[in-house]
Amino acid sequence: MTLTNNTFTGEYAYSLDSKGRVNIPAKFRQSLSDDNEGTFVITRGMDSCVWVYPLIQWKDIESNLRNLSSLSKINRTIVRNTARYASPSTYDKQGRITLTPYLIDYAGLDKDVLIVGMVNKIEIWNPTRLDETDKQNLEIDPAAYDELAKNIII
Amino acid sequence: MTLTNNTFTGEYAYSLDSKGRVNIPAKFRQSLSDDNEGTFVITRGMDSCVWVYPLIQWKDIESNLRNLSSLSKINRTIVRNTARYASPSTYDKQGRITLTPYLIDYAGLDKDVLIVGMVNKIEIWNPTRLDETDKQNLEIDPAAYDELAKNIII
DNA sequence: TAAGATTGTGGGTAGTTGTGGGTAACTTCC
DNA sequence: GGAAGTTACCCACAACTACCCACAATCTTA
Repeated sequence: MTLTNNTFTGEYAYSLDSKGRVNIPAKFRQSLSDDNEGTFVITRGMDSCVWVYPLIQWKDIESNLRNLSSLSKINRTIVRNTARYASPSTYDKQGRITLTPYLIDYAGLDKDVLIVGMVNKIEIWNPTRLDETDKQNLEIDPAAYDELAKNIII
Repeated sequence: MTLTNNTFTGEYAYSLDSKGRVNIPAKFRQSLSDDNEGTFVITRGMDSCVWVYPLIQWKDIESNLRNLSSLSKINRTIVRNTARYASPSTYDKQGRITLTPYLIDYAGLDKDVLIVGMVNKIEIWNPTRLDETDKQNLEIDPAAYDELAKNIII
């Protein structure tokens, strides 16, 4: 059973092989709608991890970027920082995508990786780093939680 | 797998040879639609880099520029700076374009260059200069950045 | 519980890609 | 008109990538 199309939840422990390939959990692949053409766009996450978007999700971002005029410096910076680390990757017959060496380095990925469903995207973590990040986040100001709580029902 | 036609993302470390040639990443060439006739227009970027447009994208820009009235000084400056340094370049059998000595000098290009996908165009950088530019951009007013980011859901 | 299907992981290979250099055609300048 | 410099086109090779196959572990189903 899969949830809504292009929605990802759950956590999986997989491994990154010597060629920089990681498996996309079968459940995630199944929930991908056909118009994604079996393709994800991988990019740099805001935390120390890799973000993986279904193709159509990325196309939205892309069309937003396309409308930003390069006459403005801020626009150039945003476009550059977003597009620079992004690259499309179609999964192979075994269901794996290939990560770029830069992203592997950025996220500090080793053999063991953790794949986390983030609803509209997927995160790939070095398990150790995710632990550390979790610990730091415990210190988040409770007021910030309260602020957010106004906008979202959990 | 390539994204939409004439869309460029990702970052590539290539080298500029003694004849002023740089490779256009294979992925970028593949995403070029046929009506570009394998041709790019290279020109001076607004940052310290070279801008490379697919031919048809450049034609759009050209027509935009055509509509700017020369009564305004800013318009004249923009048109002049954009048109002045632009020259078309068809890639050779190996997929390389030739940069003009002026542009190589302007962007401070050396042997190692960084090619950055900017969605609708390509940037060619001296890696050191891009680093410096990145650092400067950290000082951009965060409020302005956030304002822009609101419109792009990432 | 057993057989079959699916899933995750590893590795081999053929084709593609990036890079250097050679040569002929063309341009420029005396 | 001819020499010098420049440009465009071609070939060669090493490195890399995409694609394929194999197999073990897990899950499904009868």
